[in-house]
Amino acid sequence: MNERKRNVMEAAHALFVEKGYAATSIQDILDQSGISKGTFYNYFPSKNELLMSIFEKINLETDQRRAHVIAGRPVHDKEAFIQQVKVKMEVSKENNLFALFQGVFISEDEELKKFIKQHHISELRWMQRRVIEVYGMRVYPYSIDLAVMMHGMIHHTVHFVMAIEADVNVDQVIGYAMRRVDAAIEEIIHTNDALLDPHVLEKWQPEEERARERKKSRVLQEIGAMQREADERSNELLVFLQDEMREETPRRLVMETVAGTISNNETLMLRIKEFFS
Amino acid sequence: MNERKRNVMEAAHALFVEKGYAATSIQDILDQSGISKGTFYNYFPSKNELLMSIFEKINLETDQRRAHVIAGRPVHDKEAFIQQVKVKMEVSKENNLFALFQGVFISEDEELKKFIKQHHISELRWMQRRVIEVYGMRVYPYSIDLAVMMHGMIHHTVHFVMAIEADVNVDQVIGYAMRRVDAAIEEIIHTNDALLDPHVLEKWQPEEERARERKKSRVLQEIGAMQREADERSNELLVFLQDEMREETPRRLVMETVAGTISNNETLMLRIKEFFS
DNA sequence: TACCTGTTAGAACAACAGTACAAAAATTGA
DNA sequence: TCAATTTTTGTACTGTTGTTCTAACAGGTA
Repeated sequence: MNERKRNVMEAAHALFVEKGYAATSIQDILDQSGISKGTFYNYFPSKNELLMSIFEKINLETDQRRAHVIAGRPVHDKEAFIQQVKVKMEVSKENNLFALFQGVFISEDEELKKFIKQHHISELRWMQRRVIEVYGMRVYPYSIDLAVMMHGMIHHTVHFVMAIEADVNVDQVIGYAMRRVDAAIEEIIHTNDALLDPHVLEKWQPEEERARERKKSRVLQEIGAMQREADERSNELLVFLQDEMREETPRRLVMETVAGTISNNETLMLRIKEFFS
Repeated sequence: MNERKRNVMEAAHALFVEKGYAATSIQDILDQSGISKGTFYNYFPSKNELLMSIFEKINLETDQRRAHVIAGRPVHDKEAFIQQVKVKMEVSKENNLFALFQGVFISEDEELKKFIKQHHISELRWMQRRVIEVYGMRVYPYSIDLAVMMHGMIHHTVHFVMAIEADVNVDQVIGYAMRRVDAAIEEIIHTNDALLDPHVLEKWQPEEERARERKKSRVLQEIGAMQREADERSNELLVFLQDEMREETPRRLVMETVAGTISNNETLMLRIKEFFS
């Protein structure tokens, strides 16, 4: 991306955080970043599109920070999960997202609304996946309920705490919510109390992303199957492949090279190639 | 209120529900209600003030419907509580408040923001009070946590269910949340796990309202004390006074007359007079 | 009728997002 | 180096918005 364009985005971002979206006029952004109107509309089709670009940048940063947190730790590490949730709240706070996200809804811009909705859904999807990873497959039938419940509790409480300026920090809120979920899980499983179908989010995901996740899960499944009958050396390599697979952008060459040295690797190689195709 | 003015409010309300706040221009409202701009600004100082008037009307209706639900039932009646919560969600749905409330935040209008915040706080205050009434004083130290948790869970889930168009109704969501709260209460009390100070909301309430609630609670306390040593006739009258006290606008004359016929009524009469003073 | 008062209609205004376009500047490529 | 191309700029313009201004109007009173 253009240096100049990034500059405009940063200036706009700062203004949005400081004054809010609606209160920031395009002229403000022009003054702040020292470009002309023509250039602005050369970079961004509209003010809304600019906002979306900023959101995307923030979301990317969130994903990276989350990936960094989990790196080298097992997926069921609860502490890692807590820290990942915290990342989201920190980013939201830093960027004044509570106000910004809200702000979008009035705009009545269909594109923007859809964008936010999609983001919300993918966040819940993430949480659902992580809940299953942390608590195991036995929570699967209740995973979307737990994800929505947790997301609702944390966001709502943090929002509330900020509004009334209570002397409580994000860690405490997340800790509280985690303890509630921990206890609720036993009770929910015991009474088999499910509200929503855990597949309900799938049809709201973009087809492309779904396909990618399907392929990814096939690779991981194959790795899991191989681990059961692998010697020590192969196992270490398989664990590496597993970790690499969970990175933001798994490196194709590295994976194929490593996979190539494992015996009986035909299916695995096929799955990897499928994934990168 | 002026017939014509009510008409304008209704037209605007319908348009806001249908198209959203921002997407409804004042011109739309003028066309719909057949008045001129001058008249509009004679009735309402601004578009925001009009929105606030509509909110106020909706909130009043909510309060009334809630009062109607509880009428003649004991405060600890859990089913009544559930129905009252449902009232709120129904009203929100009917009036598209999820979108409308969101819409307010971008407006960057300080007055409007404060108004919504105040409403949110008073809703939580209501929920806190009701939680204590339903579950008893033993949940008092955790009452604001429970209120925020419940509010967050229900609103978030309903919002989510609507967004993804899941086949789940409000009753199911509220039922689910209630079961979670029921179980959480035992666990929270057992582990003495509190997050927020139950007094935290008080300083955000308008002083006037706080005083009124204090006085009201004194009357109800006195009624409760008297009930313990009352004969059957007095008890029936006390129950009536209790119900009347919980109405939107308790009738002074009726209450004083009834209270006057109960023996040892000096303190009660004093509290009633204080309340109406 | 003449006067006053509050209501009404609609033109006028200012701020805004976005468009159009010609001139100037910067970049590219031979 | 220099011409071709792309990017940037400045400015004027459009159309819409919420809000204000002002003059006409209606209805009651002296």
